[in-house]
Amino acid sequence: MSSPHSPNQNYLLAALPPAEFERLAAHLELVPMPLGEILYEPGGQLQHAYFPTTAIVSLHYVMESGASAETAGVGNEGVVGISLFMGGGTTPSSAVVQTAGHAYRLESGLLMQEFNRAGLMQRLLLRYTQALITQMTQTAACNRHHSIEQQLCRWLLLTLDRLPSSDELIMTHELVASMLGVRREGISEAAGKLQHAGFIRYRRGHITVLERSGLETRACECYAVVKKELSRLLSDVRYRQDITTVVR
Amino acid sequence: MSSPHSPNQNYLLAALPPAEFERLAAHLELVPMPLGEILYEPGGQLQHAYFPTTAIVSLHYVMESGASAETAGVGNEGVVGISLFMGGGTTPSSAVVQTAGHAYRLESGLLMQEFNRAGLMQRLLLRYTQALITQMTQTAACNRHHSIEQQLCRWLLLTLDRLPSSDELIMTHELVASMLGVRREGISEAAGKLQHAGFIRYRRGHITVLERSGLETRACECYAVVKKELSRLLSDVRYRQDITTVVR
DNA sequence: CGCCTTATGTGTGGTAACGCACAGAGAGCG
DNA sequence: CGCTCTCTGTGCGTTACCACACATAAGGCG
Repeated sequence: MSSPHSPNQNYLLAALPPAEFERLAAHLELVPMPLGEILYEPGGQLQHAYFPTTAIVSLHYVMESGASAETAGVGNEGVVGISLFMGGGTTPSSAVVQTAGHAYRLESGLLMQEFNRAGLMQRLLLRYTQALITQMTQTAACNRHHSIEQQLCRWLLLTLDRLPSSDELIMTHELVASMLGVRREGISEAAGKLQHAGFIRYRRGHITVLERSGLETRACECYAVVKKELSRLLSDVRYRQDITTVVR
Repeated sequence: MSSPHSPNQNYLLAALPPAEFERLAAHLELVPMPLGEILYEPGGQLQHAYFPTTAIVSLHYVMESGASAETAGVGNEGVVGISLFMGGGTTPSSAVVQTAGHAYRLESGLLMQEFNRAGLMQRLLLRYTQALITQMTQTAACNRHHSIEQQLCRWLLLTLDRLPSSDELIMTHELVASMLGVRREGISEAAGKLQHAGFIRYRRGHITVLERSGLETRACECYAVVKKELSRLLSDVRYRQDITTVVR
Protein backbone atom coordinates (compact mmCIF):
# COMPACT_ATOMS: atom_id res chain seq x y z
CA MET A 1 0.00 0.00 0.00
CA SER A 2 1.75 3.08 -1.17
CA SER A 3 -1.55 4.94 -1.20
CA PRO A 4 -1.71 8.14 0.82
CA HIS A 5 -2.77 7.76 4.41
CA SER A 6 -6.42 8.17 5.20
CA PRO A 7 -8.51 7.71 8.33
CA ASN A 8 -10.73 5.50 6.21
CA GLN A 9 -8.13 2.80 6.42
CA ASN A 10 -9.43 2.23 9.93
CA TYR A 11 -12.79 0.53 9.90
CA LEU A 12 -14.20 2.31 12.89
CA LEU A 13 -13.38 5.72 11.49
CA ALA A 14 -14.57 4.68 8.07
CA ALA A 15 -17.90 3.68 9.52
CA LEU A 16 -18.71 7.04 11.04
CA PRO A 17 -21.48 8.96 9.34
CA PRO A 18 -20.33 12.21 7.67
CA ALA A 19 -21.51 14.51 10.45
CA GLU A 20 -19.72 12.62 13.19
CA PHE A 21 -16.63 12.14 11.09
CA GLU A 22 -16.41 15.84 10.30
CA ARG A 23 -16.48 16.73 13.96
CA LEU A 24 -13.44 14.56 14.57
CA ALA A 25 -11.49 14.76 11.31
CA ALA A 26 -9.62 17.94 12.14
CA HIS A 27 -8.44 16.44 15.41
CA LEU A 28 -7.20 13.15 14.04
CA GLU A 29 -3.46 13.15 14.02
CA LEU A 30 -1.50 10.70 11.91
CA VAL A 31 1.32 9.22 13.94
CA PRO A 32 4.00 6.68 13.02
CA MET A 33 4.04 3.61 15.22
CA PRO A 34 7.52 2.11 15.40
CA LEU A 35 7.95 -1.51 16.41
CA GLY A 36 8.16 -1.87 20.16
CA GLU A 37 6.69 1.51 21.06
CA ILE A 38 4.72 1.37 24.26
CA LEU A 39 1.37 3.11 24.02
CA TYR A 40 0.55 2.59 27.63
CA GLU A 41 1.84 0.81 30.67
CA PRO A 42 -0.03 -0.45 33.72
CA GLY A 43 -1.34 2.45 35.71
CA GLY A 44 -0.35 5.14 33.26
CA GLN A 45 -3.09 7.54 32.36
CA LEU A 46 -4.05 7.46 28.70
CA GLN A 47 -3.77 10.70 26.78
CA HIS A 48 -4.97 9.48 23.40
CA ALA A 49 -6.94 6.78 21.71
CA TYR A 50 -5.22 5.20 18.70
CA PHE A 51 -7.00 4.07 15.55
CA PRO A 52 -4.47 1.90 13.72
CA THR A 53 -4.40 1.91 9.94
CA THR A 54 -1.32 -0.13 9.04
CA ALA A 55 0.11 -0.74 12.51
CA ILE A 56 -0.81 -3.64 14.78
CA VAL A 57 -0.86 -3.24 18.52
CA SER A 58 -0.68 -6.00 21.07
CA LEU A 59 -2.51 -5.79 24.36
CA HIS A 60 -0.72 -7.89 26.87
CA TYR A 61 -0.09 -8.45 30.49
CA VAL A 62 3.33 -8.69 32.09
CA MET A 63 3.49 -10.75 35.25
CA GLU A 64 5.58 -10.06 38.32
CA SER A 65 7.92 -12.81 37.19
CA GLY A 66 8.51 -10.98 33.93
CA ALA A 67 6.62 -13.54 31.89
CA SER A 68 4.05 -12.07 29.58
CA ALA A 69 1.06 -13.02 27.51
CA GLU A 70 -0.92 -11.28 24.83
CA THR A 71 -4.62 -11.07 25.57
CA ALA A 72 -5.71 -9.47 22.33
CA GLY A 73 -4.41 -7.69 19.27
CA VAL A 74 -5.71 -4.50 17.69
CA GLY A 75 -5.34 -3.58 14.04
CA ASN A 76 -7.26 -1.45 11.59
CA GLU A 77 -10.48 -3.07 12.73
CA GLY A 78 -10.35 -1.38 16.10
CA VAL A 79 -9.05 1.14 18.56
CA VAL A 80 -6.53 1.15 21.36
CA GLY A 81 -7.71 2.78 24.56
CA ILE A 82 -11.16 1.45 25.34
CA SER A 83 -10.64 2.16 29.02
CA LEU A 84 -11.15 5.82 28.16
CA PHE A 85 -14.83 5.39 27.46
CA MET A 86 -15.38 2.28 29.56
CA GLY A 87 -14.13 4.14 32.58
CA GLY A 88 -11.03 4.14 34.69
CA GLY A 89 -8.79 5.60 32.03
CA THR A 90 -6.12 2.99 32.60
CA THR A 91 -5.72 -0.76 32.89
CA PRO A 92 -3.35 -3.24 34.51
CA SER A 93 -2.13 -4.32 31.07
CA SER A 94 0.08 -2.73 28.46
CA ALA A 95 -0.18 -1.90 24.80
CA VAL A 96 2.85 -2.33 22.57
CA VAL A 97 3.32 -1.90 18.83
CA GLN A 98 3.76 -5.38 17.40
CA THR A 99 3.93 -4.45 13.73
CA ALA A 100 5.24 -1.06 12.70
CA GLY A 101 2.93 1.21 10.74
CA HIS A 102 0.67 4.17 11.32
CA ALA A 103 -2.34 5.12 13.37
CA TYR A 104 -4.56 8.13 13.80
CA ARG A 105 -4.71 9.34 17.30
CA LEU A 106 -7.38 11.35 19.00
CA GLU A 107 -7.09 13.24 22.25
CA SER A 108 -8.84 11.41 25.04
CA GLY A 109 -11.14 14.31 25.92
CA LEU A 110 -12.45 14.54 22.38
CA LEU A 111 -13.07 10.81 22.21
CA MET A 112 -15.05 10.86 25.42
CA GLN A 113 -17.01 13.88 24.28
CA GLU A 114 -17.98 12.10 21.10
CA PHE A 115 -18.76 8.92 22.99
CA ASN A 116 -21.07 10.80 25.30
CA ARG A 117 -23.12 12.15 22.42
CA ALA A 118 -24.50 8.64 22.33
CA GLY A 119 -24.48 8.57 18.55
CA LEU A 120 -23.17 5.98 16.16
CA MET A 121 -19.66 6.41 17.48
CA GLN A 122 -20.75 5.14 20.86
CA ARG A 123 -22.54 2.25 19.30
CA LEU A 124 -19.52 1.34 17.18
CA LEU A 125 -17.09 1.56 20.05
CA LEU A 126 -19.21 -0.63 22.28
CA ARG A 127 -19.68 -3.22 19.59
CA TYR A 128 -16.00 -3.25 18.91
CA THR A 129 -15.33 -3.68 22.62
CA GLN A 130 -17.66 -6.64 22.66
CA ALA A 131 -15.62 -8.19 19.85
CA LEU A 132 -12.47 -7.50 21.83
CA ILE A 133 -13.98 -9.27 24.82
CA THR A 134 -14.60 -12.30 22.62
CA GLN A 135 -10.99 -12.23 21.59
CA MET A 136 -9.83 -12.15 25.20
CA THR A 137 -12.20 -14.90 26.23
CA GLN A 138 -10.99 -17.05 23.38
CA THR A 139 -7.38 -16.37 24.22
CA ALA A 140 -7.97 -17.48 27.79
CA ALA A 141 -9.49 -20.78 26.66
CA CYS A 142 -6.87 -21.22 23.95
CA ASN A 143 -4.03 -20.74 26.42
CA ARG A 144 -5.46 -23.50 28.49
CA HIS A 145 -6.16 -26.15 25.91
CA HIS A 146 -4.36 -25.72 22.61
CA SER A 147 -0.86 -26.61 21.50
CA ILE A 148 1.80 -24.11 20.58
CA GLU A 149 1.46 -25.05 16.93
CA GLN A 150 -2.27 -24.45 16.92
CA GLN A 151 -1.82 -21.15 18.67
CA LEU A 152 0.90 -20.08 16.31
CA CYS A 153 -1.39 -20.73 13.34
CA ARG A 154 -4.20 -18.78 14.95
CA TRP A 155 -1.88 -15.92 15.71
CA LEU A 156 -0.36 -15.80 12.23
CA LEU A 157 -3.80 -15.74 10.67
CA LEU A 158 -5.10 -13.00 12.92
CA THR A 159 -2.00 -10.93 12.23
CA LEU A 160 -2.18 -11.55 8.51
CA ASP A 161 -5.78 -10.38 8.43
CA ARG A 162 -4.71 -7.07 9.89
CA LEU A 163 -2.02 -6.41 7.33
CA PRO A 164 -3.19 -4.28 4.42
CA SER A 165 -2.33 -6.69 1.64
CA SER A 166 0.94 -8.33 2.40
CA ASP A 167 1.74 -11.89 3.31
CA GLU A 168 5.01 -11.15 5.05
CA LEU A 169 5.31 -10.43 8.74
CA ILE A 170 8.35 -8.60 10.06
CA MET A 171 8.71 -10.66 13.14
CA THR A 172 11.29 -12.76 14.99
CA HIS A 173 10.49 -16.03 16.68
CA GLU A 174 11.46 -14.36 19.92
CA LEU A 175 8.81 -11.71 19.45
CA VAL A 176 6.10 -14.20 18.55
CA ALA A 177 7.09 -16.22 21.61
CA SER A 178 6.63 -13.26 23.90
CA MET A 179 3.21 -12.63 22.35
CA LEU A 180 2.03 -16.17 22.95
CA GLY A 181 3.78 -16.32 26.30
CA VAL A 182 5.90 -19.35 25.42
CA ARG A 183 9.60 -20.03 24.92
CA ARG A 184 11.37 -18.96 21.78
CA GLU A 185 12.43 -22.55 21.11
CA GLY A 186 8.81 -23.61 21.15
CA ILE A 187 8.03 -21.18 18.36
CA SER A 188 11.11 -22.18 16.37
CA GLU A 189 10.04 -25.78 16.54
CA ALA A 190 6.42 -25.15 15.57
CA ALA A 191 7.45 -22.76 12.80
CA GLY A 192 9.89 -25.36 11.55
CA LYS A 193 7.07 -27.84 11.14
CA LEU A 194 4.91 -25.33 9.32
CA GLN A 195 7.77 -24.48 7.01
CA HIS A 196 8.41 -28.15 6.38
CA ALA A 197 4.75 -28.54 5.45
CA GLY A 198 5.17 -25.69 2.99
CA PHE A 199 2.67 -23.38 4.66
CA ILE A 200 5.16 -20.68 5.55
CA ARG A 201 8.72 -19.71 4.76
CA TYR A 202 10.92 -17.70 7.03
CA ARG A 203 14.31 -16.15 7.40
CA ARG A 204 15.82 -14.03 10.16
CA GLY A 205 13.05 -11.76 11.28
CA HIS A 206 10.66 -12.39 8.40
CA ILE A 207 7.80 -14.82 8.14
CA THR A 208 6.03 -15.26 4.82
CA VAL A 209 2.74 -17.07 4.57
CA LEU A 210 2.61 -19.26 1.47
CA GLU A 211 -0.53 -21.24 2.08
CA ARG A 212 -3.22 -19.68 4.20
CA SER A 213 -5.47 -22.67 3.96
CA GLY A 214 -2.78 -24.86 5.45
CA LEU A 215 -2.59 -22.66 8.50
CA GLU A 216 -6.35 -22.68 8.75
CA THR A 217 -6.48 -26.44 8.95
CA ARG A 218 -3.84 -26.54 11.66
CA ALA A 219 -5.19 -23.62 13.66
CA CYS A 220 -7.56 -24.24 16.50
CA GLU A 221 -11.17 -23.20 16.31
CA CYS A 222 -10.30 -20.00 18.16
CA TYR A 223 -9.31 -18.19 15.00
CA ALA A 224 -12.63 -18.80 13.31
CA VAL A 225 -14.63 -17.92 16.42
CA VAL A 226 -12.93 -14.55 16.78
CA LYS A 227 -13.30 -13.66 13.11
CA LYS A 228 -16.89 -14.74 12.94
CA GLU A 229 -17.85 -12.79 16.02
CA LEU A 230 -16.19 -9.65 14.73
CA SER A 231 -17.97 -9.86 11.41
CA ARG A 232 -21.29 -10.61 13.10
CA LEU A 233 -20.99 -7.62 15.39
CA LEU A 234 -20.08 -5.24 12.61
CA SER A 235 -22.29 -6.78 9.94
CA ASP A 236 -24.79 -3.94 9.87
CA VAL A 237 -22.15 -1.25 9.66
CA ARG A 238 -22.09 0.97 6.60
CA TYR A 239 -19.00 2.70 5.36
CA ARG A 240 -18.77 6.18 3.95
CA GLN A 241 -16.58 5.03 1.11
CA ASP A 242 -15.96 1.73 -0.50
CA ILE A 243 -13.92 -0.44 1.73
CA THR A 244 -13.80 -3.92 0.37
CA THR A 245 -14.90 -5.94 3.36
CA VAL A 246 -14.61 -5.59 7.07
CA VAL A 247 -13.55 -9.11 7.62
CA ARG A 248 -11.99 -11.37 5.08
CA MET B 1 -27.93 -14.49 55.82
CA SER B 2 -31.49 -15.27 56.61
CA SER B 3 -32.39 -11.65 55.97
CA PRO B 4 -35.11 -11.01 53.41
CA HIS B 5 -34.01 -10.64 49.84
CA SER B 6 -33.32 -7.17 48.58
CA PRO B 7 -31.97 -5.77 45.33
CA ASN B 8 -29.49 -3.88 47.48
CA GLN B 9 -27.60 -7.09 47.96
CA ASN B 10 -26.31 -6.52 44.47
CA TYR B 11 -23.76 -3.72 44.36
CA LEU B 12 -24.76 -2.37 40.99
CA LEU B 13 -28.39 -2.10 41.95
CA ALA B 14 -27.46 -0.70 45.33
CA ALA B 15 -25.46 2.02 43.66
CA LEU B 16 -28.29 3.41 41.58
CA PRO B 17 -29.57 6.80 42.69
CA PRO B 18 -33.16 6.74 43.97
CA ALA B 19 -34.72 8.04 40.74
CA GLU B 20 -33.10 5.45 38.55
CA PHE B 21 -33.71 2.68 41.03
CA GLU B 22 -37.39 3.53 41.28
CA ARG B 23 -37.83 3.25 37.54
CA LEU B 24 -36.49 -0.28 37.61
CA ALA B 25 -37.57 -1.58 41.00
CA ALA B 26 -41.02 -2.72 39.94
CA HIS B 27 -39.53 -4.71 37.08
CA LEU B 28 -36.87 -6.51 39.06
CA GLU B 29 -37.88 -10.09 39.52
CA LEU B 30 -36.30 -12.26 42.17
CA VAL B 31 -35.43 -15.65 40.73
CA PRO B 32 -33.83 -18.70 42.31
CA MET B 33 -30.65 -19.83 40.61
CA PRO B 34 -30.15 -23.57 41.07
CA LEU B 35 -26.68 -25.04 40.68
CA GLY B 36 -25.96 -25.90 37.07
CA GLU B 37 -28.68 -23.77 35.52
CA ILE B 38 -27.66 -22.43 32.16
CA LEU B 39 -28.46 -18.75 31.74
CA TYR B 40 -27.31 -18.63 28.18
CA GLU B 41 -25.61 -20.78 25.61
CA PRO B 42 -23.55 -19.74 22.60
CA GLY B 43 -25.72 -18.06 20.05
CA GLY B 44 -28.85 -17.97 22.18
CA GLN B 45 -30.52 -14.60 22.40
CA LEU B 46 -30.61 -13.16 25.89
CA GLN B 47 -34.00 -12.33 27.31
CA HIS B 48 -32.88 -10.97 30.66
CA ALA B 49 -29.96 -9.51 32.51
CA TYR B 50 -29.27 -11.09 35.90
CA PHE B 51 -28.06 -9.22 38.95
CA PRO B 52 -26.89 -11.92 41.37
CA THR B 53 -27.35 -11.40 45.08
CA THR B 54 -26.34 -14.72 46.64
CA ALA B 55 -25.74 -16.77 43.48
CA ILE B 56 -22.46 -16.96 41.59
CA VAL B 57 -22.40 -17.37 37.84
CA SER B 58 -19.52 -18.64 35.78
CA LEU B 59 -18.85 -17.32 32.29
CA HIS B 60 -17.03 -19.95 30.37
CA TYR B 61 -16.27 -21.23 26.96
CA VAL B 62 -16.76 -24.81 25.82
CA MET B 63 -14.45 -25.96 23.04
CA GLU B 64 -15.34 -28.24 20.19
CA SER B 65 -13.47 -31.01 21.98
CA GLY B 66 -15.75 -30.62 24.97
CA ALA B 67 -13.02 -29.13 27.13
CA SER B 68 -14.00 -25.95 28.88
CA ALA B 69 -12.53 -23.01 30.71
CA GLU B 70 -13.96 -20.28 32.84
CA THR B 71 -13.10 -16.81 31.65
CA ALA B 72 -14.71 -14.87 34.48
CA GLY B 73 -17.10 -15.20 37.35
CA VAL B 74 -19.98 -12.93 38.28
CA GLY B 75 -21.38 -12.50 41.77
CA ASN B 76 -23.18 -9.76 43.63
CA GLU B 77 -20.64 -7.26 42.37
CA GLY B 78 -21.90 -7.47 38.82
CA VAL B 79 -24.38 -8.45 36.20
CA VAL B 80 -24.74 -11.30 33.74
CA GLY B 81 -25.61 -10.24 30.20
CA ILE B 82 -23.31 -7.39 29.25
CA SER B 83 -23.72 -8.25 25.58
CA LEU B 84 -27.18 -6.71 25.82
CA PHE B 85 -25.86 -3.20 26.15
CA MET B 86 -22.50 -3.76 24.50
CA GLY B 87 -24.26 -4.95 21.39
CA GLY B 88 -24.83 -8.23 19.67
CA GLY B 89 -27.17 -9.61 22.31
CA THR B 90 -25.32 -12.89 22.45
CA THR B 91 -21.81 -14.28 22.79
CA PRO B 92 -19.89 -17.42 21.85
CA SER B 93 -19.57 -18.32 25.52
CA SER B 94 -21.99 -19.65 28.11
CA ALA B 95 -23.14 -18.63 31.56
CA VAL B 96 -23.81 -21.30 34.17
CA VAL B 97 -24.76 -21.07 37.82
CA GLN B 98 -21.73 -22.15 39.80
CA THR B 99 -23.09 -21.53 43.28
CA ALA B 100 -26.80 -21.78 43.94
CA GLY B 101 -28.56 -18.69 45.25
CA HIS B 102 -30.71 -15.89 43.98
CA ALA B 103 -30.58 -13.09 41.47
CA TYR B 104 -32.81 -10.27 40.36
CA ARG B 105 -33.53 -10.35 36.71
CA LEU B 106 -34.54 -7.53 34.42
CA GLU B 107 -36.04 -7.82 31.00
CA SER B 108 -33.51 -7.04 28.32
CA GLY B 109 -35.56 -4.24 26.76
CA LEU B 110 -35.80 -2.40 30.06
CA LEU B 111 -32.10 -2.72 30.70
CA MET B 112 -31.25 -1.30 27.32
CA GLN B 113 -33.74 1.50 27.77
CA GLU B 114 -32.14 2.46 31.05
CA PHE B 115 -28.66 2.13 29.57
CA ASN B 116 -29.58 4.46 26.75
CA ARG B 117 -30.64 7.18 29.14
CA ALA B 118 -26.92 7.66 29.61
CA GLY B 119 -27.31 8.17 33.32
CA LEU B 120 -25.46 6.62 36.21
CA MET B 121 -26.68 3.18 35.25
CA GLN B 122 -24.77 3.39 31.99
CA ARG B 123 -21.71 4.61 33.76
CA LEU B 124 -21.91 1.82 36.31
CA LEU B 125 -22.44 -0.89 33.74
CA LEU B 126 -19.52 0.25 31.63
CA ARG B 127 -17.23 0.46 34.61
CA TYR B 128 -18.25 -2.98 35.71
CA THR B 129 -17.61 -4.27 32.20
CA GLN B 130 -14.14 -2.79 32.35
CA ALA B 131 -13.54 -4.71 35.58
CA LEU B 132 -14.82 -7.84 33.89
CA ILE B 133 -12.37 -7.31 31.05
CA THR B 134 -9.57 -7.13 33.57
CA GLN B 135 -10.73 -10.42 35.02
CA MET B 136 -10.70 -12.05 31.59
CA THR B 137 -7.31 -10.63 30.71
CA GLN B 138 -5.91 -11.90 33.97
CA THR B 139 -7.45 -15.31 33.46
CA ALA B 140 -5.80 -15.56 30.06
CA ALA B 141 -2.38 -14.76 31.48
CA CYS B 142 -2.96 -16.96 34.52
CA ASN B 143 -3.91 -19.93 32.35
CA ARG B 144 -0.65 -19.56 30.57
CA HIS B 145 1.76 -19.19 33.43
CA HIS B 146 0.49 -20.31 36.81
CA SER B 147 0.27 -23.71 38.45
CA ILE B 148 -2.95 -25.46 39.30
CA GLU B 149 -2.36 -24.83 42.97
CA GLN B 150 -1.94 -21.10 42.44
CA GLN B 151 -5.01 -20.96 40.29
CA LEU B 152 -7.04 -22.94 42.77
CA CYS B 153 -6.12 -20.47 45.50
CA ARG B 154 -7.04 -17.55 43.29
CA TRP B 155 -10.34 -19.14 42.40
CA LEU B 156 -11.25 -20.05 45.98
CA LEU B 157 -10.56 -16.50 47.10
CA LEU B 158 -12.57 -14.93 44.32
CA THR B 159 -15.47 -17.26 45.04
CA LEU B 160 -15.25 -16.68 48.77
CA ASP B 161 -15.42 -12.94 48.24
CA ARG B 162 -18.70 -13.36 46.44
CA LEU B 163 -20.35 -15.36 49.18
CA PRO B 164 -22.39 -13.25 51.57
CA SER B 165 -20.64 -14.27 54.77
CA SER B 166 -19.88 -17.91 54.64
CA ASP B 167 -16.59 -19.71 54.38
CA GLU B 168 -17.99 -22.92 52.96
CA LEU B 169 -18.34 -23.58 49.26
CA ILE B 170 -20.75 -26.25 48.05
CA MET B 171 -18.54 -27.59 45.37
CA THR B 172 -17.02 -30.86 44.19
CA HIS B 173 -13.48 -31.16 42.92
CA GLU B 174 -14.95 -32.16 39.60
CA LEU B 175 -16.83 -28.88 39.33
CA VAL B 176 -13.82 -26.79 40.28
CA ALA B 177 -11.79 -28.69 37.71
CA SER B 178 -14.24 -27.87 34.95
CA MET B 179 -14.09 -24.21 35.97
CA LEU B 180 -10.33 -24.06 35.79
CA GLY B 181 -10.26 -26.28 32.73
CA VAL B 182 -8.03 -28.94 34.30
CA ARG B 183 -8.40 -32.56 35.35
CA ARG B 184 -10.29 -33.50 38.45
CA GLU B 185 -7.22 -35.30 39.79
CA GLY B 186 -5.24 -32.11 39.49
CA ILE B 187 -7.68 -30.33 41.79
CA SER B 188 -7.78 -33.24 44.24
CA GLU B 189 -4.04 -33.13 44.51
CA ALA B 190 -3.77 -29.36 44.92
CA ALA B 191 -6.66 -29.33 47.39
CA GLY B 192 -4.96 -32.12 49.31
CA LYS B 193 -1.88 -29.98 49.75
CA LEU B 194 -3.92 -27.00 50.89
CA GLN B 195 -5.76 -29.18 53.38
CA HIS B 196 -2.51 -30.62 54.62
CA ALA B 197 -1.26 -27.09 55.17
CA GLY B 198 -4.38 -26.39 57.19
CA PHE B 199 -5.73 -23.66 54.91
CA ILE B 200 -8.87 -25.52 53.91
CA ARG B 201 -10.84 -28.54 54.97
CA TYR B 202 -13.09 -30.50 52.70
CA ARG B 203 -15.44 -33.41 52.48
CA ARG B 204 -17.53 -34.75 49.60
CA GLY B 205 -18.85 -31.70 47.87
CA HIS B 206 -17.95 -29.14 50.51
CA ILE B 207 -14.88 -26.97 50.81
CA THR B 208 -14.36 -24.90 53.93
CA VAL B 209 -11.78 -22.15 54.06
CA LEU B 210 -10.00 -22.12 57.39
CA GLU B 211 -7.19 -19.69 56.75
CA ARG B 212 -7.71 -17.05 54.11
CA SER B 213 -4.27 -15.61 54.53
CA GLY B 214 -2.72 -18.96 53.72
CA LEU B 215 -4.53 -19.07 50.42
CA GLU B 216 -3.48 -15.53 49.71
CA THR B 217 0.18 -16.35 50.09
CA ARG B 218 -0.13 -19.32 47.76
CA ALA B 219 -2.31 -17.60 45.19
CA CYS B 220 -0.75 -15.93 42.21
CA GLU B 221 -0.81 -12.18 41.82
CA CYS B 222 -3.89 -12.50 39.62
CA TYR B 223 -6.25 -12.52 42.57
CA ALA B 224 -4.95 -9.23 43.92
CA VAL B 225 -4.91 -7.58 40.51
CA VAL B 226 -8.54 -8.40 39.85
CA LYS B 227 -9.69 -7.27 43.28
CA LYS B 228 -7.71 -4.08 43.19
CA GLU B 229 -8.97 -3.14 39.77
CA LEU B 230 -12.58 -3.75 40.75
CA SER B 231 -12.26 -1.60 43.83
CA ARG B 232 -10.47 1.12 41.89
CA LEU B 233 -13.16 1.24 39.24
CA LEU B 234 -15.98 1.40 41.73
CA SER B 235 -14.23 3.53 44.31
CA ASP B 236 -16.28 6.64 43.65
CA VAL B 237 -19.58 4.82 43.78
CA ARG B 238 -22.06 5.77 46.47
CA TYR B 239 -24.66 3.45 47.79
CA ARG B 240 -28.22 4.30 48.67
CA GLN B 241 -28.04 2.34 51.87
CA ASP B 242 -25.32 1.15 54.07
CA ILE B 243 -23.48 -1.67 52.44
CA THR B 244 -20.36 -2.49 54.31
CA THR B 245 -17.80 -2.35 51.55
CA VAL B 246 -17.75 -3.06 47.87
CA VAL B 247 -14.62 -5.07 48.00
CA ARG B 248 -13.25 -6.77 51.04
C1' DC C 1 34.89 -7.60 2.94
C1' DG C 2 35.12 -9.14 7.60
C1' DC C 3 33.18 -8.49 12.18
C1' DC C 4 29.90 -8.69 15.51
C1' DT C 5 25.41 -8.66 16.94
C1' DT C 6 21.35 -11.12 16.90
C1' DA C 7 18.41 -14.86 15.18
C1' DT C 8 17.70 -19.62 14.74
C1' DG C 9 18.78 -24.92 15.34
C1' DT C 10 19.49 -28.57 18.43
C1' DG C 11 20.31 -31.42 22.53
C1' DT C 12 19.71 -32.85 27.32
C1' DG C 13 17.33 -33.35 31.18
C1' DG C 14 13.49 -32.04 34.23
C1' DT C 15 8.58 -31.36 35.46
C1' DA C 16 3.78 -30.22 35.52
C1' DA C 17 -0.07 -31.81 33.91
C1' DC C 18 -2.38 -35.35 31.15
C1' DG C 19 -5.19 -39.87 30.21
C1' DC C 20 -6.56 -43.88 32.04
C1' DA C 21 -7.72 -47.20 35.48
C1' DC C 22 -9.29 -48.63 39.64
C1' DA C 23 -9.79 -48.76 44.83
C1' DG C 24 -12.01 -46.97 48.72
C1' DA C 25 -15.12 -44.01 51.20
C1' DG C 26 -19.33 -40.90 51.99
C1' DA C 27 -23.81 -39.94 51.90
C1' DG C 28 -28.35 -40.11 50.41
C1' DC C 29 -32.21 -43.22 49.66
C1' DG C 30 -35.28 -46.97 49.64
C1' DC D 1 -29.79 -50.88 57.65
C1' DG D 2 -27.69 -51.95 53.53
C1' DC D 3 -27.23 -50.44 48.54
C1' DT D 4 -25.69 -47.75 45.23
C1' DC D 5 -24.17 -43.71 43.23
C1' DT D 6 -20.93 -40.35 43.28
C1' DC D 7 -16.94 -38.34 45.02
C1' DT D 8 -12.11 -38.64 46.23
C1' DG D 9 -7.31 -41.01 46.56
C1' DT D 10 -3.63 -43.04 44.15
C1' DG D 11 -0.73 -45.12 40.86
C1' DC D 12 0.89 -45.85 36.60
C1' DG D 13 2.99 -44.39 31.80
C1' DT D 14 2.99 -40.48 28.44
C1' DT D 15 3.47 -35.90 26.66
C1' DA D 16 4.06 -31.12 25.94
C1' DC D 17 6.51 -27.78 27.38
C1' DC D 18 10.19 -25.75 30.17
C1' DA D 19 15.11 -24.16 31.56
C1' DC D 20 19.57 -24.03 30.20
C1' DA D 21 23.40 -24.49 27.17
C1' DC D 22 25.55 -24.15 23.12
C1' DA D 23 26.49 -24.34 17.97
C1' DT D 24 25.65 -22.21 13.72
C1' DA D 25 24.21 -18.91 10.53
C1' DA D 26 22.45 -14.38 8.67
C1' DG D 27 22.70 -9.84 7.93
C1' DG D 28 23.76 -5.05 9.06
C1' DC D 29 27.60 -1.95 9.55
C1' DG D 30 32.08 -0.05 9.70
